[in-house]
Amino acid sequence: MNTHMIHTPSRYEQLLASLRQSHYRMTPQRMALVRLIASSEGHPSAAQLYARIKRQFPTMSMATVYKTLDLLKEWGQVLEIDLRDDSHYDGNRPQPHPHLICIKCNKIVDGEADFDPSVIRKLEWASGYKILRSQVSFYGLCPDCNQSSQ
Amino acid sequence: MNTHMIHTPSRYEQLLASLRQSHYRMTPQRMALVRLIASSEGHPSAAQLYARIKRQFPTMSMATVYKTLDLLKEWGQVLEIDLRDDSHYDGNRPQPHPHLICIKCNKIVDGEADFDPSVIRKLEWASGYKILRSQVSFYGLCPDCNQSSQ
DNA sequence: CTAACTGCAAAAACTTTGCACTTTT
DNA sequence: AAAAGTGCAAAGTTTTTGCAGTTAG
Repeated sequence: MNTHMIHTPSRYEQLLASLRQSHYRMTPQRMALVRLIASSEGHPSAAQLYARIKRQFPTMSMATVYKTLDLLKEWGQVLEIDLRDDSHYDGNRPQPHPHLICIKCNKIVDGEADFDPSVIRKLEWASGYKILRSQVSFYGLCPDCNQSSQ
Repeated sequence: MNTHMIHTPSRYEQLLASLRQSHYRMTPQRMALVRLIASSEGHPSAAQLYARIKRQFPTMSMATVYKTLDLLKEWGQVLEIDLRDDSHYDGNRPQPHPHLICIKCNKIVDGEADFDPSVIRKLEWASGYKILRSQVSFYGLCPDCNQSSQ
């Protein structure tokens, strides 16, 4: 690639770079998880990620899935959508943004608007907290479940 | 009280009224929990509520605490602050508002600003979801822990 | 009197942890 | 070679559920 070209790194490359810069070792399992979560349209759960990776790496374990997700969360590259006992993960948009979660069928979609960063700065100022991570979740009924409940 | 006076109901009275209107039965255990969560300055956990109520009602059980909190959540009178395996509850401000949570010492404080209701309406419009409940949490370091980590 | 509620005890299940082995750097 | 990572298996916990007995309305 010549130096005149601007290369916009894919989300996959961004995530790999983040791990490398943090001096984590690049194992095949990690790369597989990173590739998967970077390309996932939806919001996979740990179990779903595990199931898909296991096809390529039959020895893959849930422990490794959780440990890798922890790393990525730590570095702000993955948002956890905490569903109490079945968390899902968003590896596409690490910036804080809302999620809408159906309390009936558990469908999760991204909220359109990004969260105004000035809100976070104001909260930090007012509270004295140093904010590192956020979770903005709205629980309700998705269009399908809302309709069928009426 | 004469009819010329305007009585602003206490939070305790509000919560009782909400249960009554929903035709729930007023048991001593419920009233104790409601009194406690209405007067709590902080954001008690289920276990903390249980421990304090048990003084008055030695037979009080965690099951009843959880069941009563579920009712109040259901009716939008209590916000749950989901800490994975140790949820805390806010019974003072049922309107959606942010919470700041220290990842080191678990201290929880209320965010100053109430959440702009128009944001919720916009999200509903854009997504088609019917939003019933919200959880807006910011994780980070409280002033004390932030200082001691430097 | 009946429907609702309490609370004990057991279940449920995700996530975390310890540790020996393997792999990356 | 050393430090870091993997993965099995076991543990750790909160929260949920079933049900028999009790109570509010």
